[in-house]
Amino acid sequence: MDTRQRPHTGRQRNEAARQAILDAAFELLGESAGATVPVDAIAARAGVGKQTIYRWWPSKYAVLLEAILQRARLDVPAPDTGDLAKDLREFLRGTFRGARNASTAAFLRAMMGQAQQDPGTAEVMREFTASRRNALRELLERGQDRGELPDTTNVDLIVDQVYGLLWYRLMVGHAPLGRDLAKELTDAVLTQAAG
Amino acid sequence: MDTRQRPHTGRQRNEAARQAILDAAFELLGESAGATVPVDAIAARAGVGKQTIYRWWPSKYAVLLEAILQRARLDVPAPDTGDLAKDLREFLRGTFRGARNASTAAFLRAMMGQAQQDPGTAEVMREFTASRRNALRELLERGQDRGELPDTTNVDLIVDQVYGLLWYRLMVGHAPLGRDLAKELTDAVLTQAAG
DNA sequence: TCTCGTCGAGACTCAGAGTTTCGTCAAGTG
DNA sequence: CACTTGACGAAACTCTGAGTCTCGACGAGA
Repeated sequence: MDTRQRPHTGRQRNEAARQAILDAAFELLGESAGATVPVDAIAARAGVGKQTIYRWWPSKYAVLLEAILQRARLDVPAPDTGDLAKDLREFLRGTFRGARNASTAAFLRAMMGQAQQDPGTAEVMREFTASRRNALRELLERGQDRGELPDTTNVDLIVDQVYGLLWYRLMVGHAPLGRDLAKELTDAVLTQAAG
Repeated sequence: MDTRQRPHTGRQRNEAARQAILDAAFELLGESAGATVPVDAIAARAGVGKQTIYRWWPSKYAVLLEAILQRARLDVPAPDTGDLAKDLREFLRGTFRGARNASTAAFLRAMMGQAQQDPGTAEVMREFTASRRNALRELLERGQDRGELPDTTNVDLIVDQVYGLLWYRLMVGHAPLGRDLAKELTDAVLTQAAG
């Protein structure tokens, strides 16, 4: 018995509209200077009906998440050269460079801010930050497997210290995410981890 | 010539109402589990008209700030025993204990979230976090003066790593601020600083 | 007793998230 | 080509929450 769904008919999803929505969302959030970005504004900038957004994403923040993930994947590849110090420095350099971009920074701040009062966004941000933590954790664990770090090293603690520093400076804004920070933090973390 | 204002006449401010508003705000925020707390709910819980709130505070977040400051005054004194490791561990223990309190945590998260989209709240949070960073920095610098840490130690980096970890876990909620964390973090930080 | 500023209450405006409706357009099927 | 299906842009709509305005009542000082 054939239990498959009836095959798809009718007009198909407009890929250009999808990309236009993601681009508009990212741009507007970058320009927003911390203010709220209405969904109507995203739709207008993308030249799209609001319903086209809600047809494909469950909430505004799901759109924003996809927009940022699309870029984060390109910005910060996880290096694997076989040398922990080199991998770590390069990973942090890419991470901090991404966070120094004004649009990206404004976007991240808005998302994390919203996550503090909207459970849906909070879930989305847990996923996003988890994917970044995993990238860093795997990098460190590769070094651990090669014997560059003791097995006793608390990798999760280090990972949270690194991303904690990043997010803390991003959200409070008391100190910059300077160009030297990747190197300083790499040295600090390796010193700490070496025990 | 007497340029003084006309002396106050009419009914006077109800101190009981003021305290009831602050109490209600704090309680509801603690019970909110991250959801938004409507001003109407605060007014209702306090048995007060909403206008009575807006007569005395410029915004909802001004109320919340005053509510938490009133309580936070007792928390987390900075110890000074002459032993860096002991001082640091005790300071972090007190800090994390405060952040484990559900009401305090919910409040801090809501404030930091609001700071990402409201410049006034952002300024308030910069001051608040600066005062906490100063307390920790002075503690570390006392250790440095006693020769327990090298002069080359980047104290600001350590301070931001510590508060970064705290706020990151607070806001993302992926890992608890456990009771052992103060000790682990003390050891990690001192290892790193001894460099 | 009169005035003035507070009080609780509740109706109101405004903004933004998400829904519903409508007429139109395009891809697959016969 | 004719038909069906589902995506499309547009816009009206509901709902929620922040902050404002107005009201009659009350109380402290003159």
